[in-house]
Amino acid sequence: MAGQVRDAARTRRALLDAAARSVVLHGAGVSLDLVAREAGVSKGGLMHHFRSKDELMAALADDLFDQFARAVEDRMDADDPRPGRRLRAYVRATFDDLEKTQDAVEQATLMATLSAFPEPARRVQERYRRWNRTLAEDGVDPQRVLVVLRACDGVSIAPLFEGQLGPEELASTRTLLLELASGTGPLVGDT
Amino acid sequence: MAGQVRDAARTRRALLDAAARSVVLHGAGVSLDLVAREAGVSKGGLMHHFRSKDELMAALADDLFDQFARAVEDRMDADDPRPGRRLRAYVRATFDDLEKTQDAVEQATLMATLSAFPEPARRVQERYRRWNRTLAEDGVDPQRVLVVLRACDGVSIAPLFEGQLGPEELASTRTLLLELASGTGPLVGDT
DNA sequence: GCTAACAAACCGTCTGGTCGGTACGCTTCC
DNA sequence: GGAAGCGTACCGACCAGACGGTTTGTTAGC
Repeated sequence: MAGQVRDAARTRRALLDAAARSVVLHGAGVSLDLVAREAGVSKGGLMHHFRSKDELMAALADDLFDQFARAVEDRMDADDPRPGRRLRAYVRATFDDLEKTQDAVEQATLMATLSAFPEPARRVQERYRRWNRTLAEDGVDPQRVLVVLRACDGVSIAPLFEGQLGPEELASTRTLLLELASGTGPLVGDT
Repeated sequence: MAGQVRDAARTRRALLDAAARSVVLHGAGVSLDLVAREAGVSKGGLMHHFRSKDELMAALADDLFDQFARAVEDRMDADDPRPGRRLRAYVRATFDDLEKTQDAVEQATLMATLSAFPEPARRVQERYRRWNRTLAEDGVDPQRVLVVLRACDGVSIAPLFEGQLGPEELASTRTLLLELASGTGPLVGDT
């Protein structure tokens, strides 16, 4: 039922969750002690799982990316014959994430704060580049891909810079981006 | 020539510049001592100009925004009769900024890191919202405005997440966004 | 000479990281 | 099946250093 008293995997998960919450609340200034307490673990326990603060943050970054990658994969529509399926899945994942979270500011703050640490920043960059490469081979005009990706980036961090976005704004931008991600030719633009 | 030995304005400028450089290098963990040394001033001197770290960071945020606002104003084309002049100026300012800086990652890192401090984050949000309101009254279809703005946001922080963007990628996205910012009707999208 | 602009030493607090120790849980062997 | 043995998970006290901020002192400029 409640599981064992000792459960490394569970503890690790609790630590990562606690770290995420604490970072959101206290920015880069989070203390390991706080994270440990928040997870119901002693600081020694934390240090057992993550040998340094940098390592904890890196693990947190990896964790977030894994979740997002899975979200994209889940949103791939196998019945959709048109090219750009992965790009559209990416758009959906981005927006679903924002709509789901009560406070989208959290995610944005997290990513931004993590980027303030050397090792996590490196990993985020590496992962991001991989995404770009994958999405470029999706059969859509590269220019389109880039604009859509940039807009997704923008939508993701916008909460950080200007607070939570309105639902109607989110919805309208989402539709528009999905349309942009559906055409294959170059974008000429005008009405 | 070199000015006086004591020059408050000049010292303040030096401190802000040093703060910017140091924050980029050391993230939120910058020490006041380091910033002071980097500016060729003692810590006491720094504290004379900024009463706390938070205040220093807030001033830095304000400074960055002032610069950007001026850049946008400078790029307003008075001869352009079409609506959306300010939005296009915004796009130009965004891209010029990125192309000018040898290392665009700096700007992005700066903004992100600053957002990790409470007071600076507040100011950034306030300023950003003002921009949004101003740009919404520019005669362009609101949906267009939003996508363009989000894409600009994305282009700005992209360096943080995936490293410096290629010049041809920047150029092509720039053109595309300017086109998007030139139409007035709703965006239908397909080719 | 008086005030603003700095310098330099100082202090209490906090933080990341270490370390010796403890107790749980699984395996092994009888 | 249970006692022994053992590795891993975890605890909690501790430390050295750093950091933000204060205070006191000094000098330049009007």
